[in-house]
Amino acid sequence: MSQDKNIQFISADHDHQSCMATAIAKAEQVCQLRKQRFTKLRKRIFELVWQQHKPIRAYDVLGQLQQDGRAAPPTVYRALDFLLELGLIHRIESLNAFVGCCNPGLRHQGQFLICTACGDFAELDSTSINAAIRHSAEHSGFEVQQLTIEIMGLCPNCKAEKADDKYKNTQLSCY
Amino acid sequence: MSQDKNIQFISADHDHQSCMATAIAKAEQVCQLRKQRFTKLRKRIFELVWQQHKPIRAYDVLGQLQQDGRAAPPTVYRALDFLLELGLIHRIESLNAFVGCCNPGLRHQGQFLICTACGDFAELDSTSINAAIRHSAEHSGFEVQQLTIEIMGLCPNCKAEKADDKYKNTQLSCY
DNA sequence: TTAATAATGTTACAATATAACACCTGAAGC
DNA sequence: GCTTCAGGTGTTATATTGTAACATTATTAA
Repeated sequence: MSQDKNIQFISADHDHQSCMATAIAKAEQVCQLRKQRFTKLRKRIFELVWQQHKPIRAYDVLGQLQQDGRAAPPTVYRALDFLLELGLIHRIESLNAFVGCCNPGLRHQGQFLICTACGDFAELDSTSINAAIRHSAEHSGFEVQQLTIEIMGLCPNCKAEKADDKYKNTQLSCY
Repeated sequence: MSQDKNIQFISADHDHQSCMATAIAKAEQVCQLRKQRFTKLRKRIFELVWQQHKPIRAYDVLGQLQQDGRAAPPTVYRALDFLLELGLIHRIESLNAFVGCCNPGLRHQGQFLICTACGDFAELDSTSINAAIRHSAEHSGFEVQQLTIEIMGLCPNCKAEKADDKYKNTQLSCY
């Protein structure tokens, strides 16, 4: 059975502070388990990636980081690589951007739903999608190593708003 | 039923000249149909993308183009954008590279199998993958606009070779 | 404490992509 | 044919994204 029920877009009453605190706690656990150091810098960059619940680009992370003091690109990229390696964040290839992983610890490659209107995203880990892909690929003798699945579109909120806009436009066109 | 049977990796007896000629003919048809001009430049860049049956990066296209004479990045990117727009080529996000589309004309977004060993690729258009994704996404109220599905791994040929290598290594380790 | 290793700082640069404006060309109407 | 004009291309400069290489600092383990 697929885990689609876990899909979560951000909502008005979302407590992002506690959401992020949970993420940091999980990240610390993962690092301990893998005998890796969750240094002050790595933690800071992890926070910056999580901060907005939207994909963030490396140079935006850098910009934020520079508010604390001097910093250069390699500092950011190295930390991002570290976090990627441990599965604590994911990279969105089609945006050259990064998002916090909601389910670190498990080795996995999620699927991403990204709203083109508000930038909010959700991570899936749908077994039915994974199965369909693996079946198709392996059916032709292809050995899957890595999957990139990025789904752009409108999140439920923005979809509703678009419907509203449409209605508004209809009204306007009556003048 | 899925179209997985269409998967095709390049094989030794593949006649790429005729394969490319077919692609050009199809591209010309598509342009006519859409009332767009398949100019000399666009055709040349289309050929360069098709030439290798592997993903090619914009600056490699540029390099090739410069063998014909002076050229600058916008020239290449504009042609690539045009070809993307018409669905004559696809962009591989995880490689910042481009591949020729084997089935232009149909509006579609394929799935790509890309060999990490030899660079060869194949395009799928699996209805089962598409269905699984649309189902998962729309089940949560998400309106899908665009899909990016990139599957990295070993093509059948390289998978076989890897098995050979393994065997060789086993032999070597006996010395 | 000391040596070894891992992490970070710093400079320079490579690779990818676009903005802005000038110029040319080919299609459509006269 | 000629003219006009939109679309296509050339050109320069620059923005954005990502790394190589080496110096320095911090942490771990002996």
